[in-house]
Amino acid sequence: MSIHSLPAGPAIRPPFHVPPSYPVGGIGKVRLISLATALPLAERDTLEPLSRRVALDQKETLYGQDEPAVSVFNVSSGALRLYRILPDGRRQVTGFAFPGDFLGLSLLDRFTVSADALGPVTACRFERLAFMDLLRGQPCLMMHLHEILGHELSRAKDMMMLLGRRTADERIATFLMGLQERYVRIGRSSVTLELPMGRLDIADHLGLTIETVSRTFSRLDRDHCILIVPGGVRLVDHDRLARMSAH
Amino acid sequence: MSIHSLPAGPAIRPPFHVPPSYPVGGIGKVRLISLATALPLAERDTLEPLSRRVALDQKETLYGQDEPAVSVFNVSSGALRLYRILPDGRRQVTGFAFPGDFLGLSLLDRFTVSADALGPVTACRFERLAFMDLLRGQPCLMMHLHEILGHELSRAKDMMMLLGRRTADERIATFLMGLQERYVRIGRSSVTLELPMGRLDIADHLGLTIETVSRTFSRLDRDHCILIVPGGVRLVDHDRLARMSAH
DNA sequence: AACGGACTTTGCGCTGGATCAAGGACGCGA
DNA sequence: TCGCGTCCTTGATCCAGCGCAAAGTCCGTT
Repeated sequence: MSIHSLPAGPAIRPPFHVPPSYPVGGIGKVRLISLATALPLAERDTLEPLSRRVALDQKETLYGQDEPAVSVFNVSSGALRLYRILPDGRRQVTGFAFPGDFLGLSLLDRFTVSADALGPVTACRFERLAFMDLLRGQPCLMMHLHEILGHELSRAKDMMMLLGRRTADERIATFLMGLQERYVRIGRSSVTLELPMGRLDIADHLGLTIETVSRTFSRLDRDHCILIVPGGVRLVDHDRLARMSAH
Repeated sequence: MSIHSLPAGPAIRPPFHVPPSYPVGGIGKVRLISLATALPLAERDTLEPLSRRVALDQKETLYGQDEPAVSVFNVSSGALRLYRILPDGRRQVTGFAFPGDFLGLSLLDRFTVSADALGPVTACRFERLAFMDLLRGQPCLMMHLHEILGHELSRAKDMMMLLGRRTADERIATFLMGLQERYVRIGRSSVTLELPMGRLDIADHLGLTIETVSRTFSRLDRDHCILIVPGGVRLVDHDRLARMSAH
């Protein structure tokens, strides 16, 4: 099992760090909560006054696992990796967050994963307790968030199937197709997928080693299934990928 | 990857089957919703009038994946396995359900897994839409269920780490420790763990083959770490198991 | 344009767990 | 008590993916 899983990266869990933020007033009518289509506009308007903006540079940590969850976040731009680490350094990247995604939505009093920026990131921050108070008076919004959490759980089960039962090829194909689908959903439809995460992040997400990920990418490229381009991949044989990832 | 994953078992997803149920009135003060400690008594009283009782025999299906989720359930007695199956028969058991557990709590309009009985099972059934209506007027109860869902998601992430990064030994040890902890929580504390599921279920849960599960059990037994007994295992060297499963 | 550092790719040998193949244990119905 | 079906165990062999080592690529910096 990979011990080389840890990029020199940021210190793990600066124990109580809350990222810098400033009130959001006066930014005019820029929409900060960008949940793609998942939250109706009216509900975003309810939430927005409560939010403060956060900005992170690459590799900065938004929060660490087991830290008290003082905040809930909604990603505005950029991408983050969400992960857990075992004492011996083995890492599982449980997912990646993109614009529109909520972080800390389970509203538990501690974060269950760490989150750090893959590149420059901006997000909306909500004081968790205030957020919960608001929800108590907004059953409909609460229901929406519950539904989002339900979908997240369903995707977690997809991951279990993937990690427990699928081959390396299938994992990579599933990963690429899933990422494309997500990009479509947030309006970044394109044949060429940007991959803001590195090979090691993908490996730790899919339960593989960096070498296996790299080899599989290379082979898919050789087979004209994908085309590796700087910073991402172009999905060439979409059908074959879909067949490989079929569930 | 194991193709022998499917016990002769029940037909997969009888497409629209709702298990037999009958009104619950007149059972006196037997408590049907048995969420261990997770739900306060007052809230159970709110829910109970809405429920009907369901009984299943071994191998009967409570619901199938992708079936419209007309109901939500709370397990009263017995145990179920929750799983997904790929077209080629590979199976991932996403979890097991025990007394007190809610099923279908994400309230999505379709079930995301199949659920069938490992032995005789009884459960409370709620009409999902009525259940949701009730919740809209009970923000506090809604919050509780959201929290439960959050914990479920957290355990799903534990599973990702386990499936993606841990060895066979660690998986088995983690499984046994986790099961014991759950038994403690529902008041079935005991050194001897009953295992209502078969080796194949455990294998499909942990992303292993039945042979590896069997061999690992045998070795742990030989090493006096556990003692295999009919229908379960006795945890002999609790500390070593805990060390193996350490996170 | 030369250097250094981080990341990625590739070759090669190895191994943990899968696969294949026999038996063994147990319960149940005739 | 026997026979049968289901589940579990054990041995022998195999192989997908791992671990190690060495280049190769791409930047940003000087």
